[in-house]
Amino acid sequence: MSIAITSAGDSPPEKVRAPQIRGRLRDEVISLAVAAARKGAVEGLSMRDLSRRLGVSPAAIYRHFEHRDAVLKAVTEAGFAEFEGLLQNVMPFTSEPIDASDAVRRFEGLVVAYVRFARTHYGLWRLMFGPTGCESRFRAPSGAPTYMWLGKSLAELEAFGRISTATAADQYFAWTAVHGFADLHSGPGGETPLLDDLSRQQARRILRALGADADALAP
Amino acid sequence: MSIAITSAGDSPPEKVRAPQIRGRLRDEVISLAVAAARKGAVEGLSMRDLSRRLGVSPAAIYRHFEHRDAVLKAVTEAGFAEFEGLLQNVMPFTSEPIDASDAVRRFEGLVVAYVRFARTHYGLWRLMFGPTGCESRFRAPSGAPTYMWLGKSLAELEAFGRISTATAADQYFAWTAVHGFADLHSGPGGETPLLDDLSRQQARRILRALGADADALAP
DNA sequence: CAAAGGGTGTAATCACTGATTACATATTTT
DNA sequence: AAAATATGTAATCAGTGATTACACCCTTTG
Repeated sequence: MSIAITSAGDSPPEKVRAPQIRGRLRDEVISLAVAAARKGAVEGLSMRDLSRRLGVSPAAIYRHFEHRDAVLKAVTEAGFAEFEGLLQNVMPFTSEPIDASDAVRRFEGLVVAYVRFARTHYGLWRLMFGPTGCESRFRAPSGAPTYMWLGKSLAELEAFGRISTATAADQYFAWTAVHGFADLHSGPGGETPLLDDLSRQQARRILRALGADADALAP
Repeated sequence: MSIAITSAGDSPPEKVRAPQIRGRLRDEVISLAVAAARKGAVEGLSMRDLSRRLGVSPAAIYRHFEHRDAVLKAVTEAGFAEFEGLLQNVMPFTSEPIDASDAVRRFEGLVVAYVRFARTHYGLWRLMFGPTGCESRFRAPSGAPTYMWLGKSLAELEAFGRISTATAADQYFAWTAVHGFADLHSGPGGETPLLDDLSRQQARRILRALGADADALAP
């Protein structure tokens, strides 16, 4: 039982830390929080846990975020960025569909990506689209991104004559059907095998609701 | 600065309490928790707050519930009971639709009730249908109730020839469209005026997706 | 009727959380 | 080099879920 008295030349706790860099800790917090949110429970994401994992005092994080909600807000934004990247991947701005069935595949791809994201990044997902609780405060303004992509895809399909209508109301309807399907299959509970196939079926069913010929949709 | 010493004949704290009755506190907890969940934030529902409002020690509640999740589970069950009551009200088991347009109205009524419930009882709603977080653990087995009602209504409509198909897959599709619409309009963020009208439009759009004649649906 | 026993509630406590304060250090700017 | 700012720490506060040892009340039983 000796109480250590750090004499002058002695090595104190010898705590080697990364040098102070503006925003370093901030970025680390966000990336760690996003990683946590991906795995689910956003509710259980604690400031103190973040600080511990980053080897930093709890108060340190408060130098970069006013409160916990501010962290969640940043996480939400990162989530939207990632989500948009995924959709962009399915439907790049530059490329145009080469034919009608390609356009159908693009729509299916959007739906698959949407559902996959909801399923595998549930914490993020709910933070992005959930309207209340911890989540409400960060709701995206009108959930624009996805809506836009779906709308663009439907416009393509209409141009190719694959569906007969693609008004704003139709686009919104498509969104509700995709969103509802995603929500009902999201989270740890929805481990359905062949989920991608089900997503594609949902996509085709939506197109049929917008006037697509059933036969023309069969692969 | 006097330290009160309760002498024998003195009146101690004189704490009048309701008599001990089996399950009394349990019921009070549930009804209070349900009332709180109705207003939104289930995440912020704390055991200690409940105990305070009920004028009881924090530990008392633990005589009736193993942990907080057990309270939420009871709340979820109460939510389903209430929800089923609402749907039953729209579409009573006993009564049959008198004609086709009555059947359409019943379907619209179901959708309106579903969306209203999601919007005005968001905490409960998310507890019932939310797949994760605090919520996942109480997910209804396959979300049966609503699904059943929607299916029954669609079967009626098919019998009247108002829609051309009402397979299990069609019923599920209808559910996703209702659920997605409800979720996107739920919570404090979705204070759209005329939400009931929008819900009815969504209902008609779903019927059209199942082969209903557009003209026949117009009132 | 009295004793036993279990259902019900309490006080005290633990480990944890979000948040704030006063203070110390590092980095940048003047 | 000095001043100003950014970053991090220790200590602390109030609040939380949960557990424990204890006291009481009500019901059932002998």
